[in-house]
Amino acid sequence: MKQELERLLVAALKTLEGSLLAELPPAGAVTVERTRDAGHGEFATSVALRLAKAARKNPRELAAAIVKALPSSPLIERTEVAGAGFINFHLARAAYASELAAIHAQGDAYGESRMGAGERVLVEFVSANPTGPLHVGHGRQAAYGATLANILTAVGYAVEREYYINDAGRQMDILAVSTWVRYLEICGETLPFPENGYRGEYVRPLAAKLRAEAGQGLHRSAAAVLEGLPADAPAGDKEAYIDALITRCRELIGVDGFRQVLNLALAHMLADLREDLAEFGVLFDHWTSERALGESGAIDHALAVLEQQGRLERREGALWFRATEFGDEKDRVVVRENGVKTYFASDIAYHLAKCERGFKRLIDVLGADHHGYVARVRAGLIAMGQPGDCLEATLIQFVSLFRGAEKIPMGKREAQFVTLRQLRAEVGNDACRFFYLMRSHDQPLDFDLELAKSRTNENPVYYIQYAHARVASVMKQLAARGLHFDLEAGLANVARLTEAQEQAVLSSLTRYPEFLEQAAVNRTPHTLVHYLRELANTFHTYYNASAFIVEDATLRDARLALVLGVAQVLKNGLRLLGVSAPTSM
RNA sequence: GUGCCCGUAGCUCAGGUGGAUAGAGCAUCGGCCUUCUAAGCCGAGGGUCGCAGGUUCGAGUCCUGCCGGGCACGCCA
Repeated sequence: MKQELERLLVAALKTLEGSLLAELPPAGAVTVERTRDAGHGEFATSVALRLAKAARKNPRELAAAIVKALPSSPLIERTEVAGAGFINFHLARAAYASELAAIHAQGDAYGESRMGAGERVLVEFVSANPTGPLHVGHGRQAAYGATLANILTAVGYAVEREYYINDAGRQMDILAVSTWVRYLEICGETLPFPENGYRGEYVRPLAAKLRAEAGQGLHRSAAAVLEGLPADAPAGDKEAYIDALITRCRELIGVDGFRQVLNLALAHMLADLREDLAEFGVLFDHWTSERALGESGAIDHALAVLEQQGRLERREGALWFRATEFGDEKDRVVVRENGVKTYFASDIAYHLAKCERGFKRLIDVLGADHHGYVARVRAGLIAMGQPGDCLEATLIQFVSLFRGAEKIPMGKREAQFVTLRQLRAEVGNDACRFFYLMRSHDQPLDFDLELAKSRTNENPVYYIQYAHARVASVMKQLAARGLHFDLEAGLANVARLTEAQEQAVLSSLTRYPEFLEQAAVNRTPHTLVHYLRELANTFHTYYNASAFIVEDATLRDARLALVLGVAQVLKNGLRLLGVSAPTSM
């Protein structure tokens, strides 16, 4: 609808070219907007105000000329000049009739578009270290990333979802050694647990699996393990201690033994993450391993590209990337003095690989604390000859949990944090996804468990679902009364929907494609949430104002066609959010 | 200190790439269930859009400076 009006407007402006207008405004500048006030029609444009100066014309006069030049269209009932020079469009009832017919014809596909033109987009999200369970912050990133990917898919992008597994590096070694120490405990040894180890209960089952798999094969005495190790915190340095412990572990059980422990721990953690996310309705097309990336030579490849571009230099024994030449605030080390490649090196290699896999747009969904990293990676991409603007980072602000007014403290490394799994178990997946998506992602989120759980009208989750269920209930009632719904007759009689509430519902319904597109362009799933709430609101108001199942068969069919259209759009929107659309509540 | 995000009703937040009289939920107050689900609807009150300038026909929205809050600034990952 909106696009059609914009097309008409451009046509009108074209006829004025050379007379009133020196030249046509650029393609994207001729826009039509929804009005706020129903008295101003459904759509309005301010082009006349914008073009008045260049045309050296009074805005109202220019607007009048544009209106006069406007081709006629079955969509438009009336066009008027208003205010300082706005052009208001009042839609013909037929415009709504055809849009409602489109909703019924397209069904689950209604609202989809080809805006993205099949462009390949990679959305990387969550990518939490596989060293512990997902917490509530990851949950927000999961809900956001999954929904954004759904929305982009709906508007015609070829989207793939990816989880980057940080399975190389020291954190994994720490997970492995933590597992081994718990394993030794199972074997009957008594030794202190490292301060900097992973102290969570989830490590114990990993150790039990290790015991089942390896038997006593990796069992070494506590004395052998601890002999000559530096002091752990608080007396000593916990970092130095755990590094020494890792080294000792490798000495005692061998590189192969250590790898066995690490691989077992990693495999089980990943299986757990995958299950957790899948239960949450969050699925990935790719799980890309940092370790595999290194083994494939991708990091060396990226460094070779940088070297070839002359962007590397050796300084104080380390290899540096001159990132400042590409907008980063400081140069970055890619290979440390000890010869080990940095995390940054594998990161730019990973992003280069994404580009080389053929993705035109890379969307990284990151925790807000990662914002410093974006300029760095972008600098790397540009230096390696990739378009820097292909990388787009969406930063997700933090989540604070509340139980009513009481804030739940969230220890970071301590075992006391609330996991995503616990949260889902307590409030349910629907409320969880909805609450995560309710607020703008760049706004910190206060997540109230009590509110999310409550089955009262204070809880916004049910409001939308209830509207959907109510429609289903009406159809059940129809059947119970032995009546039948005739869609064709309903669509043929949309003109009979003259009540103010019916007009409001029709108007709200037809906005769905516009909101979907807006949510996609701006990467803002929450605007879709707000739209669905508004649609539900117009529906509930209508429900309270009129009976749908009336004697007059054609009016009844028209009304039912309308409310079934509402149910369809609610269902489509909720599906994108990952929230169910129940038929009874 | 430097960089990023933010500041809108008592509370929690929207505000469509600069448009017409700034909106919603909760909370408060007052109404609506013998009639398709009251997890609903209708109405009322509630605002110096942090402050001060600037850009223009027009600013909550864009620019600058201040005030206040959150986060980040490793040869960690």
